[in-house]
Amino acid sequence: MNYIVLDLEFNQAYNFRKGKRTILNPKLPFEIIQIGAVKMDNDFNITEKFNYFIKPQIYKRIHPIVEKLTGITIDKLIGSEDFLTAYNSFVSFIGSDDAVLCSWGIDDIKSLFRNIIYYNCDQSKITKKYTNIQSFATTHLNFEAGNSIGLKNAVELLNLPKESQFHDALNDAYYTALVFQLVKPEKLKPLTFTSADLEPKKTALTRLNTKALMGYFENSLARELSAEEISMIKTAYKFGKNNSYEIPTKKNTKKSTSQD
DNA sequence: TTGCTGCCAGATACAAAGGT
DNA sequence: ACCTTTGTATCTGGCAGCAA
Repeated sequence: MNYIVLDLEFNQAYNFRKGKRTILNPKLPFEIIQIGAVKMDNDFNITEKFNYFIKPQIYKRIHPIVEKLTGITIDKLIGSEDFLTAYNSFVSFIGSDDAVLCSWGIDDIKSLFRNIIYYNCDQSKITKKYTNIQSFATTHLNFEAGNSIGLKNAVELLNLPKESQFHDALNDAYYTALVFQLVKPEKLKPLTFTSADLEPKKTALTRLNTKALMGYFENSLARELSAEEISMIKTAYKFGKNNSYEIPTKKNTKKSTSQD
């Protein structure tokens, strides 16, 4: 079993001309411009590295925040290959042995597959097994509930040497691999990626706007409601919604004899 | 900048049991 | 049969933090 620790750099839409609406491509909000990866063997020894810059096809200017963060300029990418070529190269790097994709957070895995689907690449060539190293780091470092930990923070807390710049795909993949070596669980259970993982979360169900409902009564009574009143209104609303006290009219009483 | 996730407390939905 | 109560499960919006 090999572990492919990967990190991606993305580009995204930016409103370069103020006042004009940014055109977003909902199918691909983040376009990959760099793939960095480190291969580790079954004993977590680093055996190979991978680094590939990609020429963007959708967002052909680099978002200023992305440029500042990553140092990647369009000049650097203009001579690069497209995503499909990069993907095929990445697949060769992964090789034919059993492999798990490992990333910091889940975003990189999702974005990788979004790009694969968008560019009609052959999905069957790449492993669907993946794992999130950030969650192991959160557990290992006893991070407070509700706070997720950044890669740089994890590197610092684990006293790992900071030899190179962050926000470079290969460097970040390397750092992630080093963190992985320290925080790995005793038994790793990789998850399997499916296209359902790209679906937005369940559609919101309708729910009672209690504030608005109580606000109506408070408004009409010009005072605050007591706890008992609030409870009564809630119950009455529920009964009304469920037709709890409805009595069928003669016309609607099916069992009654027709008198027409 | 936009997009995503996880957490929390409180709200809501649901099911089962009890009451009339 | 239907309503009420109770307990539990699930969902929600707001927030913080991270990603590029």
